[in-house]
Amino acid sequence: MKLQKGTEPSAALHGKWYDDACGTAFGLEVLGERWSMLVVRELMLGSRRFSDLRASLPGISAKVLTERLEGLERAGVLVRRQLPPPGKVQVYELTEWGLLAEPAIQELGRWAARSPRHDPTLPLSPVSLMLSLRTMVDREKAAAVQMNVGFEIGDDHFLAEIGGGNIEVRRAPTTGAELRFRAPAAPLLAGLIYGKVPADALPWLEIEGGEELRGRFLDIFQLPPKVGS
Amino acid sequence: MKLQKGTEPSAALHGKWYDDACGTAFGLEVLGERWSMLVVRELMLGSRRFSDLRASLPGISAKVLTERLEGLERAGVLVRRQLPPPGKVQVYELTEWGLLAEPAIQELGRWAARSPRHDPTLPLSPVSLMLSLRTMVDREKAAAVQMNVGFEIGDDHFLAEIGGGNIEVRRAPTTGAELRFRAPAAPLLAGLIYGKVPADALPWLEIEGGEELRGRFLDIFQLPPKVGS
DNA sequence: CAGAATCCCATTCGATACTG
DNA sequence: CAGTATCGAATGGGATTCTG
Repeated sequence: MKLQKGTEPSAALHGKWYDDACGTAFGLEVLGERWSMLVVRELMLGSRRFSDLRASLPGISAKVLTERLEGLERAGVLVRRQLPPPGKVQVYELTEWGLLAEPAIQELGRWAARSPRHDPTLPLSPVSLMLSLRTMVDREKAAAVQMNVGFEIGDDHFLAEIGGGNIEVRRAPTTGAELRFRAPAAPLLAGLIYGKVPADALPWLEIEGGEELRGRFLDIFQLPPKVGS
Repeated sequence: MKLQKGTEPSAALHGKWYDDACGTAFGLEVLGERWSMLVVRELMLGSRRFSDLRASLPGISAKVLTERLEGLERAGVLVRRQLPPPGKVQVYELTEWGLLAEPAIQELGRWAARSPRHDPTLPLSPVSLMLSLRTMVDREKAAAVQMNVGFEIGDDHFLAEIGGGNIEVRRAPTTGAELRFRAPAAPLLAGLIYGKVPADALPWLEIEGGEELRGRFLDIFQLPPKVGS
């Protein structure tokens, strides 16, 4: 550990990228480095291990992930926690403030999805898809719906509770859900929900629950309209 | 102009930073490079020239600004326009889609402003301050207010129309405003509005309009509560 | 598996100088 | 004014290796 100044990665506490009182500029100091916002996205539905994050972020290297986690911890967005024994593994978890970033992340996604250039067929992480439900739900239509829906995507299990025009999603066993989807990977499900690919064209997808229920569920989601041009 | 591959700035149409169908990831491909989102912020209240942008973004270099403008144009966020003679200067202007980014930029700012580490005393551009009015307005309180407020910050003139719980801001002469603020720079006004610095402690600030009117105006803005920790 | 430490090249940045 | 051109310095990030 040398003591030269300037040795530290600016990722550290950058704080001096922009010299600007604007909240957006400060937000960018915290979440504006490459990958940072996507790391936060992956933590949005609960704590994750280093290797979980790596697996969900195709292309990120161990070095960069380490640096981003350090930066985000220093900024107060997440904390590193040692799970109690047995297990005793280390996980990363959003702070209260970190959790509050969801609307900002959502708005950016909603805006970007309106571009004709957005390619929804790329790979997609399970968390990404689950969060998108909250972004893309049509709250008017959802107001008339009340149901619990389970999702088993690979080894990740989520429960979505729809009611009162709102939708909550959390990691939980899918037992007790009236409708349950099981798929090996998220893009498959995305095809069903957003691509409106018929279920029988997706052989690797298992669905438990009535046809009518499924229809009512699928009906409340839609991508935002593409902008002109 | 050599024809080597890889010579092009990845800023170009990067499109391959993240390989991720998530809308947020695509949003980051477009606005996630350093400075990009702040350039868009500066254009949010109308077209600006190259030198205007440089002046509003302390620290950006001509090179980087050129690169960002190219990237944003290619992505469809802004267009370059030749103003009709006389004048015949070149300006940059958001597209319909670019204009729609306001909520995303706002949400990031609103979130960041909740950090105890946010320093609101740094420099601030006029546009930044004007946009913050839309972000920080308390719509409940504003519902009872109906007025036009003018701002003259250096050479930038804005008119804010408050009514129906909403606030619109645009570049316009301040004639006809019931209340008018004039200041050499934005931070001064920010101190008055958000810092609740008393007006008589700000000698470089001119205010035209009744004391009571001014009080009702200032009352509808406040920074979001800081988060615990 | 969860990182820390090294190595090293490609990219990016900012400053300065230059141009139509 | 609106950029280009160039250059040295800083940074970024992939690959690899090492450790507990």
